[in-house]
Amino acid sequence: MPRGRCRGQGWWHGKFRDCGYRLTLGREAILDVLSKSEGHLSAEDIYMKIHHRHPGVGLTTVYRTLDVLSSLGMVHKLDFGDGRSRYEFAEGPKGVHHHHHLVCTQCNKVIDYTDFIDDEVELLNQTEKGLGQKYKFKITNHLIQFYGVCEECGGRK
Amino acid sequence: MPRGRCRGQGWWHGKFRDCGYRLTLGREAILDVLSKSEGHLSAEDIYMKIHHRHPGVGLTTVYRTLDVLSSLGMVHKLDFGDGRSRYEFAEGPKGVHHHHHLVCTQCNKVIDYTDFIDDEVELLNQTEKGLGQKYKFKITNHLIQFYGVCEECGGRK
DNA sequence: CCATAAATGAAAATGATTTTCATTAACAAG
DNA sequence: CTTGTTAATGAAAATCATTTTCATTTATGG
Repeated sequence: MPRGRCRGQGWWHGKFRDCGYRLTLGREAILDVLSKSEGHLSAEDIYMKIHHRHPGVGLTTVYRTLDVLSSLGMVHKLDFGDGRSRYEFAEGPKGVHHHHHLVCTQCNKVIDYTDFIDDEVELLNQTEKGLGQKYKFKITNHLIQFYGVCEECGGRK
Repeated sequence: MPRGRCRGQGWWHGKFRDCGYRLTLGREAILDVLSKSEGHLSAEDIYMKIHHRHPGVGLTTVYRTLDVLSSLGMVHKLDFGDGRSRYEFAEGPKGVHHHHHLVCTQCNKVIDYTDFIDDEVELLNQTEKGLGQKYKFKITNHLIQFYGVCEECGGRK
């Protein structure tokens, strides 16, 4: 099925080159892991997942690449309070798979939820527009997280 | 004007003792700075502000106290992406002064906004309730931030 | 005033992220 | 396909915010 406009060894190629970046093996591997993983990976998680196939790619490169991806808006950098940054692939253009996070403050478990997302996104868009105008910001992104205590952690009262 | 139910050297006393914590000079000083400051202070900011009057209070204590306050819900720990945590006094019970943040991803400037807050808070409350039930979370807090490029940073195109 | 456990400071440890710098590799041009 | 330019890289060292250790101090109940 060679259908679809983003096939082959990465539709990233274009995006990268347009911004003056080179597409290297390491970067491709990182992008690959990110796009296929569910979770919220730390730099080291990514490093480990890649290390099998690409022992040559170092942790430093992972960090550097995540920085680039982050600044390109292809990846979201998240903080769930466990002392390390987590990275998540920024999904397709139309908010496909758009979700937010529910974080347990005791065990740091994170649940991705999509419930009520439509209302949230609508409000967000409005707010975004309003804030953008009022404060002359070019808004590119938002973050919503809920914090609480999950069932297990709450159990042991 | 000795009016109001939270006067004197801190209505914190009660909250602390109820949880088995002792109210010390250092803690009081930290709470004092936090409750009077506008901004989003880092641990070191707080340490410096206190150091004038209380040279005895060390940075370690600041960190430890912020941890306690955070777990008591009296302070919110925030991450604006500049590599250090920021702390903000959690205002009164009824959402007084409730606000969210608009963060410039280039210069890390943070704007507190209260626009649209009512709608946001209402949606948030509903979502909170819904999520809490569905995922069996006891939700205690939420975080909303918008990211973008501020006027100055965007100016130099 | 005393006893006890919490709180503290100073210094050392930790650990994620960044920087340095010499080397390698991507890619445009010929 | 070869080559030159310059971005990208790895390894090791450096940073730097935060945490831990441990001996000492202090708040608070009795």
